[in-house]
Amino acid sequence: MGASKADFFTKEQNDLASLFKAMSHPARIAIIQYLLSVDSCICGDIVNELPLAQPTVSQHLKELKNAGVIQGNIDGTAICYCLNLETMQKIQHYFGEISSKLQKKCC
Amino acid sequence: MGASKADFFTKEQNDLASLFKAMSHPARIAIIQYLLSVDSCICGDIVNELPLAQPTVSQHLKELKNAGVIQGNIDGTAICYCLNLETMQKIQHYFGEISSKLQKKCC
DNA sequence: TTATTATATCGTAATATTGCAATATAATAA
DNA sequence: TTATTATATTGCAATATTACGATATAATAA
Repeated sequence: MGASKADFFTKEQNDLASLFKAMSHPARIAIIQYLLSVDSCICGDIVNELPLAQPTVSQHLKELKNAGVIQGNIDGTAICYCLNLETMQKIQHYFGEISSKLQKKCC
Repeated sequence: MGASKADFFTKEQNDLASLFKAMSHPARIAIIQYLLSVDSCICGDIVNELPLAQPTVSQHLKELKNAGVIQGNIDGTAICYCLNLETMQKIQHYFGEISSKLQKKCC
């Protein structure tokens, strides 16, 4: 046996888990924070910002993009990555709902 | 080589990644949603709510507790688990900050 | 055309996660 | 005391993730 019983859970549960999994690695958090720190979205130097090899960074960027955390647009020879505002707002809203429901309870 | 280069990232980056990792499995999302759906926090029947064996559920609960997503209090022979409001609010705030910074940018 | 530059993909070794049977622990009941 | 009930821990097989060298792709420059 081992990993993955995804079929027994709802699509919503699997989708949320995938979204959090995309952000469950410090390198990917670092990418998110870096994209937030630069003024524009033209960011061809993410590789130089991280203590990881170029293929590893490329792989992390792909995971963030697949999960909808970032968006990537081709810009000549470089790729222009930026955070996906809609996804960030969706997560904020999800935890806002949880927080307000929780406040009406015992703990 | 393989997994884990945690030493090269900041404590904040590692802590955030751990928090999201705790929520990166559909079974753990299902636990969060179930804890939210019951009125009180006396929940000795989480095992019956999930399509997983008791040791597996116990392991998932431990991970959620270690990450601060849930709190567990001993209640006689049962354990009383409930969501950690402070953690939920912290996540909401983090993505609120990201969203408002993003809105001042190009994309 | 041949560099050069930037990013992606492949292949694979190291490591981590997942799930559960078996077993242990702890509290209460009989 | 011996059940019974509820939860935790151990050990291990199956699977997934991580990291990167090697290589591929694609755009521009010389």
